Parts: sequence; C-alpha cells; structure tokens
Amino acid sequence: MKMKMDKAIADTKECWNCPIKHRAVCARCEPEELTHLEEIKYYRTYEAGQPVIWAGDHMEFVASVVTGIASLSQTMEDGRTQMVGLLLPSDFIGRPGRESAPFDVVAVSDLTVCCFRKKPFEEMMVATPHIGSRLLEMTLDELDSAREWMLLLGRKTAREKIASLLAIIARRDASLKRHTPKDGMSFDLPLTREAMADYLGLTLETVSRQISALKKGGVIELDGKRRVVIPSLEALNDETGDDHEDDLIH
Amino acid sequence: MKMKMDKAIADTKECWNCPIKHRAVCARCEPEELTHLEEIKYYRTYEAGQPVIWAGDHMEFVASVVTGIASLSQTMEDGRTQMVGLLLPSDFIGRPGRESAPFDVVAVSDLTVCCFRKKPFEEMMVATPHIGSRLLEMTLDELDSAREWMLLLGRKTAREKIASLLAIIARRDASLKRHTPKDGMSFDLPLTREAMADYLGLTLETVSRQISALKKGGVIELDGKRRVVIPSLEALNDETGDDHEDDLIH
DNA sequence: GCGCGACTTTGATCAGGATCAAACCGGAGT
DNA sequence: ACTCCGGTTTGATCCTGATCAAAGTCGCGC
Repeated sequence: MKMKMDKAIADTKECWNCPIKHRAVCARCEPEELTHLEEIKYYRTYEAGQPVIWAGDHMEFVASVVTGIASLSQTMEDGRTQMVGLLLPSDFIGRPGRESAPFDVVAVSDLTVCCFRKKPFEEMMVATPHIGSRLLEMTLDELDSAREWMLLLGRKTAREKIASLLAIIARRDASLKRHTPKDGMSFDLPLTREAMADYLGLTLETVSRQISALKKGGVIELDGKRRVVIPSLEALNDETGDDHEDDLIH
Repeated sequence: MKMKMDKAIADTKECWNCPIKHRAVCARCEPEELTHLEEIKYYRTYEAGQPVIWAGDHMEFVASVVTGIASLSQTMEDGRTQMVGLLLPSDFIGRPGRESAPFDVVAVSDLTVCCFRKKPFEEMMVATPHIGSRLLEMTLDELDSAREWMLLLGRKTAREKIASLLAIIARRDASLKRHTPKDGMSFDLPLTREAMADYLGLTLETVSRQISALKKGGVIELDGKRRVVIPSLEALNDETGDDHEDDLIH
C-alpha cells in the first residue's frame, strides 16, 4: 500500500502526467522543452498555514501550484492585512527578473508546488518563447482579475462582496469538476471566515453576519460551517451587484 | 509659426524621436524592428473627457500613451464606478489576443496615443520576442501596482488614501521632471475631486473634506484648487500608513 | 466523558464615510 | 458688468460596517 502510494505520487511528478500541464506556465512547451524543465524542477510541499515566502525575502525559485491553495497578501505595520490574490492549481508564484518577493505567500490548505530554480528558469525563458508567451497570457488574465477585485473592494457592499465570493468559488468548483454550475450545487468553503474577511476587505464578524443574512434570506443553505448549498444561482447572482450575464445569453 | 509647429509634431511621430521610446512596449526593439513598427502605427488624439474605448467594444487596435493621461474604469448598472488604473505616458492600452475591451478607457486630460492595428501587432509579437518580453515586464509591474492598490482600497482610511495618492503623484511628477522628490516641491493635481474619489473608492465630498483636513494639519498647502505644495515629504509619508522606506535607506 | 483550543456566531455600541442639501468659487461667454 | 456652469467646499444627518465583548460549536487528545 505504501509503495503503491509512492508510485502514484512519483507518477504525477513527471511532466507528462502532471495534473496542471494544460494550464500552467509550461502548457505550451514542446516535449523536448519539458525534458529540459524536468531537470531544473523539484517539488515542495507545505502544510496548511505554513508560509511559503515572506514579502521582502530573497527568492531563489519560482513555482507553479500543483495542488492546494495559497494566498498572496500584504500586511501593514499595525496588523491590517489585505489578501491580494488566491493562488489555485496551475497559478504561478514569483516573478522572473525580480530579486525579492513583493507579497507574503502562505499555504491556505495543504499545498504542493513545482519549483524551478530562478536562474535556470530565466535562462530558459529567453531560449524558449513558449514559456514567456504563456506567462504573458497568464499575467494579463491575473491583471484583469485584480482589476475586477478592485471594483469589489472599492464599491461593493458587504453583502455584495460575500455573494460575489461565493459565486466565484461556486464557478471555480464546478469547472474543477468539469461541469457547468447548476442550481442545487454545493461546495466546501476553502477559507476560514478570517481569510474571507482579509480577501474582501471586511472584518470576520461582518463576514459571519452577512453569511447568516444570506442564509436567512434563502439565498444559500449551510450544511455545517463550511459546506454551502446554492438553491438558485440566479438568486445568488442577483446579490452580487454584477450585471447578469446569463440574461444576455438566453 | 503654423508650419514650425507641424514640423515639431511630425518629428515626435518618428520612433527614433519618440518621447516614450525608452519606456514603452517598443523600448527593446532594434532599429529594423522600429522601422517595421513605423509602418503599422498611427497617432490619434482625444480631448479631455472623451472616451477612447467602452468596455465590451470590439478593439481594432492596441496603443501606447504618448502624452496626457487616460483612466481605466468599471461601472456597475446603478452607476457606482471604480477607476482601476491611471494610464500615463508609455503605458499600454489594450490586450493582444483579446477581442473586446474589459474596461472603459477615457481621456482624463488631452491625450495622444500611438496606435497599432491589432492583427499586424500580434503577428509582429510572435516574430520579435523583444516586444513580448517588454510587454510581459510591463504587465508584471502593473499587476504589482494593482495589488498595492487593493491594499489601499480594502484597508486604508480615507485620510490614508488621500495621502497615498498625493505621495504617488508627487513621486511621479518628480521623476517626470528627472529629479528626486524634495521638501517644498509642488505639482498640479491632474484629476478632479470626483475622479480622485472614483480612484480611491470614496465619494467626492469625502475627498474634499480630507484634503481640507490635511491642509488644516499642515501636511499640505494649497495654491488654488489644483496646485499642491508639500512642505515635508516625511510628514506626508507618515500619513499614508505605508512603512517608511526612507528610514530604511539612510 | 472531559477539557482545551481553534473557529464561529451573536449582541451592543461606536464611528467613519455616505448621503442629502446648500452655498461658494472662478472662468467663459455674452 | 452679468449670468451660467462645472467643479468644489461645507454642513447636518444617517447608516453600514468596525469594534468590543461574550457565548456557542466542533474536533481532538487524554
């Protein structure tokens, strides 16, 4: 049993068998480029709650999230913190061409990352355009999401913020399981109330209250503290403040 | 006089004489690559207040800001709006590989942009890595700034937001004039109170009140509505809530 | 079972900004 | 000179979300 397990893990460490190979920074690489990547990569794991990098630290590697979730966040001297991104499988950590990390990276759940030593990775970037072009595409996507998040942080009410977060997690969860979001679907919240508060620019008490309010309003149902059921996606979307793309489609 | 003027403008339209050539997306191009760019580029101008692109519009070009300032913003159905970026000279507008614009772009001041038809530009990107690598670098920088802005929007007080904005404009203004920011320096606010409010996630009344409060506190002095004098940069930085980089340096 | 600690909910009160409303300022046009 | 008008300031009040405080829930080790 132990051996079988080790074998299974070892298999996913090979690029051709990698669960994120179609979305990660290496997604456009040719087989021979992957072989080269194999040589400079190594896996690391972190337990939930462990720091991956502190802001200001020297970074000797860049990495892709393979499994689990990490958070990217900033803290002011007086302790106020703002999460500025959630890193999901296939997301990229670090920045070629930069010495030190601009933000804290912390494992939210148990986390596995595929690391590349920075120097060889940078050399490989200039040699193989497939990596740079994929990284550009990913970075542009992240910039768009960051800007959408700015609207949420600057202009949405607490209730809209919570509804937006739930809607996003619902969509992501559905796409992970490879089916479209559907009324009655359910999922587990990957974040504590405090982490949600840090992400949404609220306090944990307000998060808790607004979740209770959405439950009272019948927009969501709770099964324990963490499991959420969405009886009607339309009702949830109505609470986000976003324009209703669904209406436009049908 | 008229002819002389036209000559001066014509000169700046040539790449080798371009005021943003060392910072824009074309900064790393070789002379022959610039010659190729010359062929697919054209200038456009907009008056202050004019829209450049509406969110959702089909974009037939990408562009670099040459002179003036543009804003990038989002609006909710009920009219709440959030500015998600300020585009200054050398900043890039648009996104290769994307059909429609994700955000509104509006000229804040009179604006000149250097446009490239999207199709030829995209073709050139795959042919010449200098463009893609520079665009990647610029996009990574913008992502970092967007994330810093998320901390401001999510966690800073109104007073800290105003002080942060003034400090940023002061730094940018100094670097534009090629000298380091200095106590007693002054600059013109390029934004109306309303535009500042949209950028900072506040109302225009709060912006006005906090500017008055900073004046009353001696942190800034006003000369008319738009001109700001900074008697002490240290005092201003103390109000931003950011850690004081200056202290670390000396 | 018990107690402990991490996480969550709920309550009471406070305050920072939003909202509503009115007045003010300064430049452009007549 | 005058009005007009966009931009700005200031005042009064309201309300959302923060803060302070206490109790509730759940899983876990003993």
